Formats: sequence, C-alpha cells, structure tokens
Amino acid sequence: MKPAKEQLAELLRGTEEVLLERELEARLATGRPLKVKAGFDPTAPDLHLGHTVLVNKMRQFQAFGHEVIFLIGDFTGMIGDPTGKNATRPPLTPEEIAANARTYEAQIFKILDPELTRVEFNSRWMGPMSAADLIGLAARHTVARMLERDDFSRRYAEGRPISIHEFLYPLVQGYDSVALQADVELGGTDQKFNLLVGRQLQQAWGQPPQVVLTVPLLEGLDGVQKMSKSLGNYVGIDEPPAVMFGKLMSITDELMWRYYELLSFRPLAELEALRAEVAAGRNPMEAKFELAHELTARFHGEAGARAGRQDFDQRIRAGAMPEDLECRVLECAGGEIGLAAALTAAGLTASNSEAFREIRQRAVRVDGERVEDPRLTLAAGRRYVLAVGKRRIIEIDLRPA
RNA sequence: GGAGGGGUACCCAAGCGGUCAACGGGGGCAGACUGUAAAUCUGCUGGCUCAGCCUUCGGAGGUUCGAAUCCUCCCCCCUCCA
Repeated sequence: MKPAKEQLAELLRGTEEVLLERELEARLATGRPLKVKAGFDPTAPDLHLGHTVLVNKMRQFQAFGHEVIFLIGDFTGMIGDPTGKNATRPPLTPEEIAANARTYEAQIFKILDPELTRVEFNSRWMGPMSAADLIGLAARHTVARMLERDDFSRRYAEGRPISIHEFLYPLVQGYDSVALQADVELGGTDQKFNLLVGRQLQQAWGQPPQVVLTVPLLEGLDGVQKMSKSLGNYVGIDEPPAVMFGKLMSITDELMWRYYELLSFRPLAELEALRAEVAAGRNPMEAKFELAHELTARFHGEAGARAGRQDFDQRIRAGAMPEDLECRVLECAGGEIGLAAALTAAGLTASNSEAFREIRQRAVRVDGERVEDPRLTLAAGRRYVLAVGKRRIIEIDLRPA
C-alpha cells in the first residue's frame, strides 16, 4: 500500500469536502484496508457521467487496496430521499431490485474491479429489524438535529408538512454505516447531511465515526446546471460511442478542464502539462479529443473510441454524408409535395413555418444542393436527401399516394 | 377573516386603447468564420395553401370603429396583517 500522504493527495483530487481530513489521514496511516461505502438508489440504475464522479472516487480507493462497498439502498428506496413532495414509494419487488442491481453492476464494473467490489443491499440488515429495534434507532437522534437539514428546516419554517417517515431516511442511511462498520462514506455534496448522521450514529454505537468525503455535482453539457437526464444535458454511460464522443466534443473549452479534473484518470501532473501546452498555443480541440477518447474508451473500449472519433471527423469536421442515412418513406397526394411540407413530414422541422424560415435562411439542401426558392416542390417517384443545416439530415423515398 | 401584488410566447421579463405576432435577456435553430457542434459576429425563433392570411397575452363575457391594454364575473399564484 502506498504511503498515506500519497494516497491522500490523490483522494483529494476533485473532492469537495472531507470531514475530517486528519481522521482520513490517520486511518490511511494504519495501513489496513479501509471499508469505503457509497449508497445508490435502487430505482434509478441509469447512470450518466455525473454519477461516475463518485464511482471514480471509489475506484481510487480500490486502487489503493481498500475495500469498496457498493450499497444498493433497496430498503431506503421504500422511503425515498425527502424532497418535500413525496409520499412513501411503493416497494420494489425482489425481481425489480435484482434486475436493477444487475444493471448497476453492468455499468459500474466498467469502472470498478468486480473482483474487489462488495455489493450489498441494506434490506439485509434492515429487513429483519423489529419495530423495537427501529424505535431504538430513532431514539439515537433528536428532532432538533434532524431539523438542521436545510430541506427540513425550510419546510418546517414555511409550515409545510414533514412526514415522520421522512426522518427515517437519514437514520437508515446512517445505520447502514453502523451495520457495515464503515471507515469512509462517499457521496455527492447534496448528501452531506445524511453522511453526517452516519457519523453520529456510529458514535452512539460505540464505533469510531466514519470519514465523510463529498464530491461535487458535475455540471452538465451546458456548463451551468448539474448534469441530469431530465435537463437533457447529460452523457449517459450506455450511449453509443458516436453519440458519447460527439457530446463530449461539444462542450466549451472551459468545461473541458472541469471534466478533466473530475472524470479523467490521468494524473494531475499530466493535466497541468496539458493545460500549459494549450495556454502556450496548442489547439484546445486536440485536448478535447483526448478527453473524448479516454471517456469513450472507458465505456466502449478502444475500438469504440476510435469509431466515435471517426464518426466525428466524417460527419462534423468534413461535413460528409453519413454512410447509413436513415431513409423514410413518404407518400404524397397529387404526385408532388412542397419542400416545406416534405421537411416537416420527414421530421427535420417542427412545422411548415419553421421549414420556410430555414429555407429563407439558406439552411436547406436537397441532394446536397442549396435551395433558394421556398416554393420548390418535389416530384414523387424517387428518393431525395434532405438536409437542414449540417446536422439534421435524412433520406426520403417519396411515393405517390 | 382583512389588506395588497401578480398571471404575457420554451424560460425570465417589458408593454397598460390603435404604429403589437407583441421591447429586452436566456435558451434553441441557422448563416459566416474557425480550432469541433468551442469562441466571435449576424439572422431567425405562433401557425398556414408564406410578398398574403389565420389564431395568441390565466378563463368566460362586455365596452369600443379598434383591447394584451378599459369594465364584470370566475380560476390560480405570491406578500403582509389576524
């Protein structure tokens, strides 16, 4: 095992906060493998790059020889992390949980070593717990401390309801640390409160309190809001290589460095050197290529990364026609169809009005030829390649109705 | 229960009787340029059979030659007091 100092330096990379750093250093110094826990919601096994910031941190611990515990909160999943608008969630069936767990494993084992990863479900110890046990657990925490949580205090102050069961979520998550005798718990910054409850409960059970290490929430492709599927600014780790590569190439130069810091496995010294090269005049695009390559290769292998790069070069840089153009059959009455109507029917524009606007802006091409006349019609009985701008392109097979 | 403020296009936000399909910003799309889908500049951003027409400003009525703008009722949000 590497010296504690060296481990610590790596572990602090991209980390938001460590409570307490000296405790972490002390435990690393013992030289024994630490139990490092991170919890995941069983209902959303669809990971994107934002989630992998945490998984990457787990990987670091693993690489240093520590025991990483991937905890699936199947029991806490019944509660749902308090948001103020939830009711108790219907419990997932054992089949659903098993299926979600498999999905998780397929995804995280692209980052973590399956041999060295312990997968746990908190229903293992929470399930058998009796009502008396639960009361005993609840007795270890006070309402005042619970209300320290932002979410709760705000709702309480505003007079909005807080259900008793919502208090159980942090308690159960905290008790997981007791059950596992965790040395370290990892989580996003939004998890800080829950992680701290773990420390407190461990003390109540006579265990040394776990070190809490939080990682930032990754900004999405827009560079502003946190990455999330619902905002559409995400890169899913199951997305096809070409899509993943392309999305990563579309980020701003500035955001690229943030992604390097939080997502790349390249050593810090190397990143500093890269940054210096770009500052000295090297094309940032090349640095972005390297980032896109590394991340795409992580989830799709070297071949996938090369394919992504190739797709990008052909379609975006050279502006070449894609090989496998989607072809859609369109029928038209009267043997011909107005270009605008055809664009809309083909799904390239949202409305005829938009189609007309695009034509007027000289953005539309038919068979590669730029169209100037908004009233152009297409005769049925052959195929056309329609394009709006560089990215929206499709082939249609126009048939008489 | 009392007092007041507000609901405008994807989001924020002007407008307060005609020149409003509705200022401005964000987002989105496109064009130019380039180092890529980055940066910058420019244009567009309700619908249609598109040099013309049609329907929008919480909902329903009304006044008027004419309303997002005035009146009535209704619905919904927010702030302060009890």
